[in-house]
Parts: sequence; structure tokens; C-alpha cells
Amino acid sequence: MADDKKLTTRAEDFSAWYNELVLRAELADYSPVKGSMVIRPNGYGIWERMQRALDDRFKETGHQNAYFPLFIPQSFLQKEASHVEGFAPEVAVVTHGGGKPLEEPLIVRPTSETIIYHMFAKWTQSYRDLPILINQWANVVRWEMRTRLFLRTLEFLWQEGHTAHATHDEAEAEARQMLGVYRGFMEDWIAMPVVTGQKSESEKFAGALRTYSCEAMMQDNKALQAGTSHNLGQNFAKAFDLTFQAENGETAHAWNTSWGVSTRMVGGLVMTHSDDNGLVTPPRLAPIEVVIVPIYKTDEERGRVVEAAHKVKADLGAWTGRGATDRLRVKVDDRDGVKPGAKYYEWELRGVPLRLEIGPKDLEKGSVFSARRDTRAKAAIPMAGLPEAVARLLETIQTDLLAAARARREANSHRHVTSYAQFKEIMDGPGGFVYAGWNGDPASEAKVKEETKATIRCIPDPEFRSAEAPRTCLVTGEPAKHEVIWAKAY
RNA sequence: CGGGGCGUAGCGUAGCCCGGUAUCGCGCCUGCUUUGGGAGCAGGAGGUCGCCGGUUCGAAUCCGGCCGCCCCGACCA
Repeated sequence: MADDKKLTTRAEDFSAWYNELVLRAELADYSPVKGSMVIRPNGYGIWERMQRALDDRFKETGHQNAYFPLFIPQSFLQKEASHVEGFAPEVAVVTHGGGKPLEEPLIVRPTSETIIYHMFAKWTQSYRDLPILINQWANVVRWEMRTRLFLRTLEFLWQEGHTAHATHDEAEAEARQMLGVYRGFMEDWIAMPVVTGQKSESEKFAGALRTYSCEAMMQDNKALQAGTSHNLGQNFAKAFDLTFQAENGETAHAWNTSWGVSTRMVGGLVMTHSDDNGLVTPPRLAPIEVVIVPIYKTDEERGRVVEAAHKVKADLGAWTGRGATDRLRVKVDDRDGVKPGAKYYEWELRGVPLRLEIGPKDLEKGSVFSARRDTRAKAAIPMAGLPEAVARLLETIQTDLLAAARARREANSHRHVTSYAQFKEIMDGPGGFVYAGWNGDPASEAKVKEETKATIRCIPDPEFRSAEAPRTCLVTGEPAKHEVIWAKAY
């Protein structure tokens, strides 16, 4: 009886756990079209908070939002050779409109480089028109074979930044800057530590010069690529005649970058923090940070306690200690006829970071009883100074989540692996990140993928590299060109 | 597209082998009693048994075809 109320545990079946959690916490639901999903208010609320935090950072770094259309002429995709090769198989094509076949089919954007650089070309004459720093929030469509809620669906929501610069170095700095913005967001908001680094040739974006990424480790020890930033070089500028007249009077092609993160991050949030009781949301992204459950027996008690609960909510919401616009987000669950225990389970499933219980005993003592979602630690908090105490506790939860996730990642990261046999053992067993040498040859990368399903997640940035660089290639034993991170990935 | 599994009430299922118009749990509605970790009792609503066809007096059940979904592979934010 109680059993079917419980989730499949992570240990039993991680993938079933994830699916059940997403459905039961009402983050998302399957839509009638295979591979696409509805994002429900609980999930969309998290996405909205992600959007707001990121959008602020994009603005701070000088970007402006704009919107480019969903439909792109099919011919546009074909103008950049590797881009078309990379995306052609997963592009949805519109062939009819207004009841008639179209003269030229339209593609539904899988990403917007082509249309955006076409427009940039129209707007750019002089170096004085550069840089162009644009972001758009949009949906994109990629016809994937195998889909999973939030992690890979036919349609997803994201932002794509697109910039044009006069020089390679400026574009490079932009791509690196935005990678840093992503990393900061993922750590400070999602409390999801990431390794930043550069993608290998085979893993980079179709049409890019270089791709950088943020790689997170999920609780099943698989890697999740949570965000990418590309230095596109002049590839798209050449394909779309994006030129400008430089100071010296010569005409030159612009240098572009593009960078994006998507609703996939919601899946990352789930798989980073949640437990067998349900979702765990980092406070900064939680649509509801605090839920108050009134406890009572009689109608008389109910009246007093529910009133007190609403008073606490009002006090918390009125507190401006985090700034006038960043108020504590509080809900009172005053449903009658649902027992407190049932409410606890429900809000735990939904991932509310902090629960406050207020009953007659608490009123007598002038305190409230708190329960943390992440550690399930419980403690009484005096009513006096409650907003400050609650805000502090939420901050503690936020930082503890990041610390716990980082500790888990490090515990499952394997350095100084030099033997391929040992590597296979790790990949067949616990998995995780393996730091090892690589000769830089795509052939050895392909061999590992073929034999173990692990791929090179990135060539990590210097701060993530091992104190002593590996000397030999994990696969061939030849001298290593780079230290890379191997992992199975989503 | 290959391999595996599954379609019965909102969800999870029994029944199928051995044909007779459907079982149980959760959820939902009403009432009363409850309420500090998933409440109890009583009453009630809810079903084209995935779809089409065949066999049969009679099909959830047997036969044929089709569709859909999930999991595992080839592709990917």
C-alpha cells in the first residue's frame, strides 16, 4: 500500500527513478507527439528562474535580446558545409503552407546561426558596427531518435547568444567569457559543479572553430554536457558574406561566437541533487523556497494556527534583507483534511528546500519547527528574527548542495589512470570521470567509444588538470598530447 | 531502423495459457470521525479491455493485420 507511493530508488534503476520523479513532481509530462514534452508549472517555474538569472548576466555583459524567426529557408542551412552535414539528419522540414506545396521548403530551426548571420551581414558595413552582441530566448527542434524528458526532446527551450567581432581574439575572449558566465550560473544557482574545457574535433559543434563546454557529473556518474560556447571563426561569416570595412579600409570577414544553454539544465538539476524521496531544488531556483504546514487538532486550534501561518508568510514575504525585489518565496499549505504527514511527503517530492511546521506547541514556545529538504535535518527556530534565520538557512542549503555535489564528483573522478585495462574496469563498473593522456588522434578516441561507450568530454581547462600531466596516451601508450576527461555521457 | 517488453478506469494492475461482458490497490466525489511523518468508516462516480478484421451462439481471452508507448543499441544540447 505504501509501496506504490514510493519512487523507484536510484540504486534499483536510475533511469526509472528519473522518469518517475519528473512525472510525479509534475515537472513535465509526455505530450501526444512522441519525443516531445509538456513542461508543467513546477518545471517551468524552475526554468523561469534560470532564465531570469542568466538574462541578468547576459545584460551585464553587454548583450541585448532579440528574436529571429522559427522558419529558415532550407538553402540557408546548406551554405556552411560542416554545419549542414552536422544537422541535416535531425532537421524538421516544412513543405506545405496555405494548402499548397512551398516553392522552397522551410526548415524549423535546429539552431539559428544561418538566419542570424544572414541578418548580421545586412546590418554590418563598418568595423564601427561591431561588435554585435545578441541573445535570443527561443525554442528549437531537433529530430532525435531517442528522447528523454528534459535531457533530449524533439523540441526544447534554450537561449542562443550570437556575436560578431572584428578580430579572432575578441571572438575568442567572448566565447571564453560566456563559458565563464555559464559556469558561474551552474555553480552559484544550480549548485551543480562543472568542469570547463575544450571539445575534441569529433565532439565540437558542426561549423565551429573551437567548442568549449561545461561538463557536470550526474549521480549515476555519467557526464552531462550542460552548456556550450563556440568560437565560430569566420566560417559563417564567409558563408553568409558577413563582412565589414576595417579601419585600414580593407574588407574583412567578421568573427562569430555562439553559445547556448537549454531546459536540459532542469534535468541536470534533478540528477545532481534529488534523492529517493523526490526532487531537491537549490533554493535560488526554487519557485517556492519555504512551505508552511499548520498543525492542529481542533477547530479552535486550526483557527489560531492557520492565522499564525499566514502571518509568518506575510512577515517572511515583507522582509527586504535580500533586496526589495528578492523576497522570500513562501507558501502556506492550509488544506484541511490532508494530514500533515501527507503534506510533508508531497512537498518533499516536489523539492521545496525548507519546510516550516507551526502547531499549538510552537505558538506557546514562540518558535517554528523547520525541516531541511536536503539533509532532512530538523530544528526549532525562534519566531523573533525568523526572516533572517530562514534566509540564512536557505543560503546554507544552497552552499551545502554545491559542496556535496562537488565532493561526489571528486570521489568519482579517477586521475592518473594509465592502463587501458584499468580504464575499462572503471567504465564497466562504477563509471565516473577518468583523467588520462590522449595522443590527440581521433582514431584512438573512436576506438575507446566503440569499445567502452565512453567519450572525451573535454580537454579540461588548466585549473581542472592534474598536478602532474599524464605522459602517455591511455589508448596507444604513445606520448600524450593532452590530458582529457573520459566518461559515459547523456 | 535492429533487439527486448508492454497496451484492461486518471495511475498501477489481476484475469488471457484452459472463451461466458472485468479483479484489486492508489487516486477522485459525498458524509461523519480524524489531523506533530503517507487517516478510518460508510456510500458513490468512473471501462470503446490500443485499433481493424476473422473464428465462435458468445472474444479482454483464440487467429491475422495494424498502431502506439517504454527499455537497450546506431545519432545527439
